[in-house]
Amino acid sequence: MSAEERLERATRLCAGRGARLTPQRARVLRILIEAERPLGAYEILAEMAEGQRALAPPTVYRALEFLLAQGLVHRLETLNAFIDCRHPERPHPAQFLICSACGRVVEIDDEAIAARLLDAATQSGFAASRKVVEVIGVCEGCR
Amino acid sequence: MSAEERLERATRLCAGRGARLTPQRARVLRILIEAERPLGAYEILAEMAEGQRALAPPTVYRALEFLLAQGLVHRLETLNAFIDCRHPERPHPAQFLICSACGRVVEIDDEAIAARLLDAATQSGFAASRKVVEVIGVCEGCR
DNA sequence: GCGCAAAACGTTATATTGTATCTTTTCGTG
DNA sequence: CACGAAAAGATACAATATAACGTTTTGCGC
Repeated sequence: MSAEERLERATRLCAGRGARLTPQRARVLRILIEAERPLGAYEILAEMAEGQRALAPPTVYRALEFLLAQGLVHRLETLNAFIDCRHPERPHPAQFLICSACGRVVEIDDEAIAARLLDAATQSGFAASRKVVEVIGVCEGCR
Repeated sequence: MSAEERLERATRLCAGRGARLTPQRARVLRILIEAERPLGAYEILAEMAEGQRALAPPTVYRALEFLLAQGLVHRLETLNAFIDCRHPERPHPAQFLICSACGRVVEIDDEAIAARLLDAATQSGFAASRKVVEVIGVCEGCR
């Protein structure tokens, strides 16, 4: 799926929800989509500054906040970075494989893991709201 | 298990490994053990400053680096905080349930989740080295 | 179209978390 | 005790994130 197609899908999704994917927000999303790797907020900020007057951090953080709420991007806690989501249509367990060699990230969506984790949390009396699962390792290509 | 007992256990473990649990490192560990909740590096720093001349951040970060390497503490990625480990004797999958209401953290060690996750990573060609699993939710007491 | 309220955005300043680098001290070993 | 390695001290700074506040834009009911 091309960058354009993904942007269009995002536009459609937001329209259907009455959420406003403003040009600024779309720009942040485009940068993430085209990067094909996780970007830090300040990397995004630097990208956005290209050929324009510089923006301030809150601009990017606010756009990210919106995109996260819409499920269009994910936050990688171990990297303090953000990556666009490959299947934003429906809720899904977002689990990440992070290659410490090349920096690429693969999103997997293993329902079994999510279910087992939810189960374990419930058994401990926890009402789970967010699940963070990130595996650091070395990808096939880097070995 | 009391704070003293846990400190003694840590001392024993380090001695057995030829690792030096210096007074400074033991102090950081004690602070974490007595806190009974995750602490940020700068919170630890503040604790250590009590009644002494202030220390610099690298002091704490270096002690934490050692304690992490020894498996005596864990790092909570979603909180940027640290917590002492309850079973540092042997390697174990460290999964955390984090209560967003009271801030308490429960460490569970579900081998099934770890195995399933390792399996999923392997299937994607990943050689996993570290697994981060954190569930944010509300604990029994807070509901 | 007009006026209004909410949402989005701009701007400045600052808080929080984490490192690089160099020097000094401590500790175990020969 | 002398030596080398490990640890700790000290200074400065980098990277990440948010608070606070004012301005502009937008959607909406009239």
